[in-house]
Amino acid sequence: MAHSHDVPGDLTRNQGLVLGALNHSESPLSAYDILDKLRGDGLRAPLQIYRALDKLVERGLAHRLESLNAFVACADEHCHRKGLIAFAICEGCGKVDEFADSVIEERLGRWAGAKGFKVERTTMEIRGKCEACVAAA
Amino acid sequence: MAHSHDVPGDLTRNQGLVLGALNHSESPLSAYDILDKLRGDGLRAPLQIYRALDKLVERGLAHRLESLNAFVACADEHCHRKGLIAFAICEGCGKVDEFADSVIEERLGRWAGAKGFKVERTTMEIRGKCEACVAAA
DNA sequence: TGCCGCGATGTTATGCTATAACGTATTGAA
DNA sequence: TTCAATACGTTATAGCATAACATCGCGGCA
Repeated sequence: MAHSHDVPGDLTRNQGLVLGALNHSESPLSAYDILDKLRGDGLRAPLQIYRALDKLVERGLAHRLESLNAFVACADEHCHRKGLIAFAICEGCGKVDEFADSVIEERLGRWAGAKGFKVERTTMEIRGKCEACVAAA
Repeated sequence: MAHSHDVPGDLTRNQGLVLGALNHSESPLSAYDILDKLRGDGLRAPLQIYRALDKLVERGLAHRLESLNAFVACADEHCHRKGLIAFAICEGCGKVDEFADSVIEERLGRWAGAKGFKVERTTMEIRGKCEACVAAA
């Protein structure tokens, strides 16, 4: 059967390599981290990575974490997520948890509606420590 | 009377200059933008700006916008804001609106509590177009 | 007074993140 | 075939951030 690291078949070679690198990582990777992992596959320039990342993010297969300048694979295998996604980033182990909350989405929509603000994109990132790292401390 | 660009008296010279630059700007400034504005005051190195920004952000007098790698002065003159703050950033005119929503804060707290995640800092940034820029388009 | 510690400052050098500008290759539709 | 659109490869450069080290100024305190 398919496992969680399967990838859509219509990606280009570079996109597939980049998404693969993200899927095999426990924590977010910067574009340069990804580049270093893919030098053995012939990739040499940052732009090759950034271009692939642009497409992946555009399709929702990867996410950019603004507060880290880094990227993660989407946690939802089939990428059904459409709306606002929140990320909880552990400063201890670096792992990222991804979740959605319709109430928050509704509140933001309400605020935007009242202000006449047209929302195009929202980033929500929580920094802190995950349960395991709190326990370990 | 005091006006909205007053500044706490216990800031150092560099901190005061940096906060002043932010207060006089309509839109967010990068550290290098600020540096350029303050060369006339004798500031020369990025680190002088970053050090001042660190203190200002720590005290809540300025905010960092992660999705822009830029900074704004806190919109609340007396800096009473303690909790989560959300920012709406207009891609048209660059202006930033700052607001708080206790319901969102409560939802995030609930999620964190359920997961055992210890929140240290949250960033929430909405990108889009403000009412004026939507109308102008 | 003189010593000390601490925080702010100044300066140089460097590292990390991201894109501009150009040319080539591949693909797919008319 | 021809054209347009998209991906790819490469070099150079722009933009954001911090390391490391020296100095200065001010308050506490013996």
